[in-house]
Amino acid sequence: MKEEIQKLILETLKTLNIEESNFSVEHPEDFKNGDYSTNVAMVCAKKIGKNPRELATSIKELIENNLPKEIEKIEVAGAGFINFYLSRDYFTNSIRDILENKNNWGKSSLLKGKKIMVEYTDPNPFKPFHIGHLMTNAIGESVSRVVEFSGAETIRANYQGDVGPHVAKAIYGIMKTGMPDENMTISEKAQYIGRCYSDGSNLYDTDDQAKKEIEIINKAIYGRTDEEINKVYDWGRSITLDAFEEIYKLLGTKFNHYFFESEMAIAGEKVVRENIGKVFDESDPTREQSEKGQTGAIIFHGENYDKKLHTRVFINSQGLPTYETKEIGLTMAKFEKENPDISIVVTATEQSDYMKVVQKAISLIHPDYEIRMKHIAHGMMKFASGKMSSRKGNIVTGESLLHDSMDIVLEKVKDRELTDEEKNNISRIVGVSALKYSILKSSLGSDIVYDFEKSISFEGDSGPYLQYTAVRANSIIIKAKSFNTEDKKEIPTENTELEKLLYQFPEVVDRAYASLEPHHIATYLTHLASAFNSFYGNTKILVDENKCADYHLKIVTAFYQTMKNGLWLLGIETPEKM
RNA sequence: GCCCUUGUAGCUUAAUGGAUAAAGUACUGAUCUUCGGAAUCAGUGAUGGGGGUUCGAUUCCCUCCAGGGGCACCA
Repeated sequence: MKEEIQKLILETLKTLNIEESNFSVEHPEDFKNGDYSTNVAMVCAKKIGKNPRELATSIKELIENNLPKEIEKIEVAGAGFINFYLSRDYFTNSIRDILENKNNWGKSSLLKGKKIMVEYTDPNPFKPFHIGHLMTNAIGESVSRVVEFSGAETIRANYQGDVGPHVAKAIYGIMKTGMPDENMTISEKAQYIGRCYSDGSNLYDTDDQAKKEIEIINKAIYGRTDEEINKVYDWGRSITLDAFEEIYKLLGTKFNHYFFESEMAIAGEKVVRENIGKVFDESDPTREQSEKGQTGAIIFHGENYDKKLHTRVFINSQGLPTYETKEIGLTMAKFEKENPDISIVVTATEQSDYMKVVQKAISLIHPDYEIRMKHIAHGMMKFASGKMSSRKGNIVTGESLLHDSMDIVLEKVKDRELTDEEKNNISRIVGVSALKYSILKSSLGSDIVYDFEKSISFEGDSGPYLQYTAVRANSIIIKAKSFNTEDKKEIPTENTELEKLLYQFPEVVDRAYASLEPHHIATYLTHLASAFNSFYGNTKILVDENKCADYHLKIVTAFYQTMKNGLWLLGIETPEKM
């Protein structure tokens, strides 16, 4: 429709001898200004020395006669906008479209034939699944779904640090306090390992003896030289990874690829060493390093290519690869394994500058990768009140936050007439939704403030509000099965706000992809839910007096379908009841 | 010091250079014996300061102020 209007205007400009294509056709924010609006008159007015409103009026008169049948009327308004109003038939047809397309409503073929890899979550074995991982997961999953909905083959990847000092600290802690009770759940065992990590980490900073032992353990892990350590390592790695899987299951994520830091170092180091003198440089050792017999580090001078970049170390003076080098190994592995058209990485903003430097270095080695690597950075979740403890009094982790949210829902439904299984299912679906929505409703980049006192929102601008609205619509649909609409098939003459929003869904999905910002979908769905609730409050659908019951029911069904598809894009399930 | 990023109602957030800056929450007051009140309707209330570009700036540019992050051998 938008293209048709643009074409129409371009033709009209031609007859007026105006050369200009830099105008826009958009949906006005307020529906009283039409369904589409163009600023063409304001853009061109100065060029031809005319008043914008006068020009708008002449353009209007010229196109009025060959309007497509979907447009009912056009008007000149404001400073010189030309507003287009869609016809009744257009809305009736768009509702029919939605009902025909069902779960495919909103999908596009924009990325057909493309392969897109999204790396996100990236928790570290032996450490807790913390709040940052929850955020990255919610955003990454939603981005993956938007990409998938836009027609791309989507590959979900997770990169996990299974070697390094943090592992040695955890193992030191475990060996000191002993193995946990066999009967503990996986999650409890993982939490125990998290506490051991914390203990080991504290001792590393305060106790020289512990520090030495941890360094020995660290070497033993890399070389797999100590059988006892290997045993603890294999056990702990497997327990924490299993615990992560339980969380992914709750959150609704299924990864296609798991990359591990332990596997990336060798490939990365090879690439770095091959490019010394070309991309990387060897720095002069400091006097202290020389005295220890060490050479200089292998570094990359980012600022030589872009003054906004900086220098980073890829191989340290002890000859060990750093995280940067592993990132190169990881990127190579991604392109060699799957060769994606676009490789997206989701992390917190603190990695932004680091990522730019590493991606520049990779681009110098593989120029064809440069435009295919994208980094999405999000802010941190902060706490409004200083308290950083969960409901059970422990340190807040992503996992505890998730369970707290689910517990709140369980309390809300505890007196309902539902089976325990239903209650548990609802608490999971709604609890996850509350948390995910509070992450996904804001644009990326800025920090999210989470008010622990008020807890997560369940009303108004929230995930549960959207789900509740969908459930209400679903109740009507269920009730309608035993309601005869045979003699109630009139089509209303008025166009509802709900209909005006519904047909825009595919455009919202496109915008979310173009900007890689899932919050556009969240904002749209809240707007849509609010329009539905108004409609619901003003319209009694399944009553004998309503001669439009049949069509109203179609609107409700179309709304339900759109909400369901939209929530799916946010990684949120739509419950049957709640 | 340099680089990145963020400043919008009391609070949490929207707004592809466009029309009266949009919601939620809180507060005030209404609706409702309903197809599910986790709802609806009405009211109060905001673009950090100062310049500039533009017919038009929350949006782009400059500057100042304030927060957050990052700047060599951690990940």
